[in-house]
Amino acid sequence: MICQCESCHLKTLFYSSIRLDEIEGYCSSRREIGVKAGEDLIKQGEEIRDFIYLKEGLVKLYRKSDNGQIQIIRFGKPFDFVSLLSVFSDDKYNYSVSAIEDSVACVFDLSEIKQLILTNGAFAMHLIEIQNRASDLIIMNTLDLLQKRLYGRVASVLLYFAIEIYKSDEFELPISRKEIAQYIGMSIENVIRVISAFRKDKIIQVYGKNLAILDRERLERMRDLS
Amino acid sequence: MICQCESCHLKTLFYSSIRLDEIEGYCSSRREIGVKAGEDLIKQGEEIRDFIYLKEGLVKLYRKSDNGQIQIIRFGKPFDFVSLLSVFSDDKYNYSVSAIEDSVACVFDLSEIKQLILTNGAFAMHLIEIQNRASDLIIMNTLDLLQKRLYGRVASVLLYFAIEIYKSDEFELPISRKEIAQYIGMSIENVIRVISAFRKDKIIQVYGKNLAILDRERLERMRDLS
DNA sequence: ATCAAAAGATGATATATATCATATAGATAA
DNA sequence: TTATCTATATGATATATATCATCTTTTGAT
Repeated sequence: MICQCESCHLKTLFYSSIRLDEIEGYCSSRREIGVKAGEDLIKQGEEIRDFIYLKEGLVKLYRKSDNGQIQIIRFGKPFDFVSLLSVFSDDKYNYSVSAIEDSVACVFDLSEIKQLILTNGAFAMHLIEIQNRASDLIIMNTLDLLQKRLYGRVASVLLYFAIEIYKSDEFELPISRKEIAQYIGMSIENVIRVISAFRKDKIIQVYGKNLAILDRERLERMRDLS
Repeated sequence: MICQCESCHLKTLFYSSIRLDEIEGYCSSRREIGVKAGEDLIKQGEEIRDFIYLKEGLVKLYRKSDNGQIQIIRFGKPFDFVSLLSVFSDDKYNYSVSAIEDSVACVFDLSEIKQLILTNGAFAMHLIEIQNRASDLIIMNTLDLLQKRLYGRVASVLLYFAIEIYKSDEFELPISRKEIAQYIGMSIENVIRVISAFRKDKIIQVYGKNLAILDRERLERMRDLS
């Protein structure tokens, strides 16, 4: 029987560079893992054996720094590779991945992916491009945060969820103020304060977990200045 | 005539995965470019045609952010690929590279490297590993800076040059206070102040461009706390 | 050698951010 | 339900950082 991945978006990324007779083997190691919100998909320090791709849901990549602080590296949405960092350069994960929303991951044997790289140039090329784009995004994002101040950083995160994740100015904020703080490198109290200030200034509206961006332009100006 | 790259360290990275009959073509597009301190090797916005590797010297990768600020992304030392970021994912450089010290770069046609990826699995695998390691380093570094305060960030930079670049506690600091500021995302004045403070505390000694780390342990503690 | 520009240095002050304290609402477990 | 914990919220204060100003030193150009 031929592979069941017809509906999977991974197909558009990879299948174009894989010959039909390779698809069988390619799918053989593929399995799906469901993780509930709060559960870990990858634990820092674990040995890297898999190549993981997010099919559904939302996850966070984070690490525990030397002094014990939790730092969120980035968020992962469907079609993102959550195991791109370190996968090919290290033997142990130097970050953890946990589900923010209930999620489904596609898991492949890393050894199989490596075999594909060795034997299929087009696949390798494709993977390199995807990897590059992903790394560049993280780097540019983190650099952006580094030169912004508190207000710009918070605005940045809110706009990220509106634009990249939910593609709408109204959404349920999936992360806590604490997680925002861990992502942008500021204190929890100040994150809360800024969100309150945005609310009082009618830039956003908050009711429970729901968040609506009322004045997108002003929020973008807050993000872009300083 | 066979390739002249015997002495080049690139050999150890790449030649192991390249067959002898490929070396000829591999070398055909290779050329060396010398850049004097202060000169640009790559300009942000330029089209990406080359694959560049630093043979000698010291460079900085930097970008101009949306609001016009200059931000240093990382430094490049011999055997670093200075064109790893975006090379395979974009058509234009989104950063510049300029020489801090007089430098020599090895330049290859990107198209030729891409051809190698397509036809040589071992080479592709090797390149992916190198790329991953490089990206991970930048990401972890930038994340580290993001959660550190002024003193920790400055300590971090000084130790970086001591450990990674010069492998000695005494060296000529190759960059200005302004460049340190552009790298760590703090003001020039405060960078100067911190260096003065380190000097007054006998953690470092400064005479002209020369810098000596007198108390490595304390400097490392400064880096690691907060 | 001279001048101009940039880098380094430092003080005074304003602003931004963290920290500590406390309170309330919401979530979770017993 | 009650009790307990966590998240959100806000004020007061301490600390960290930026900004502005001024000065000296170094560097670079002519």
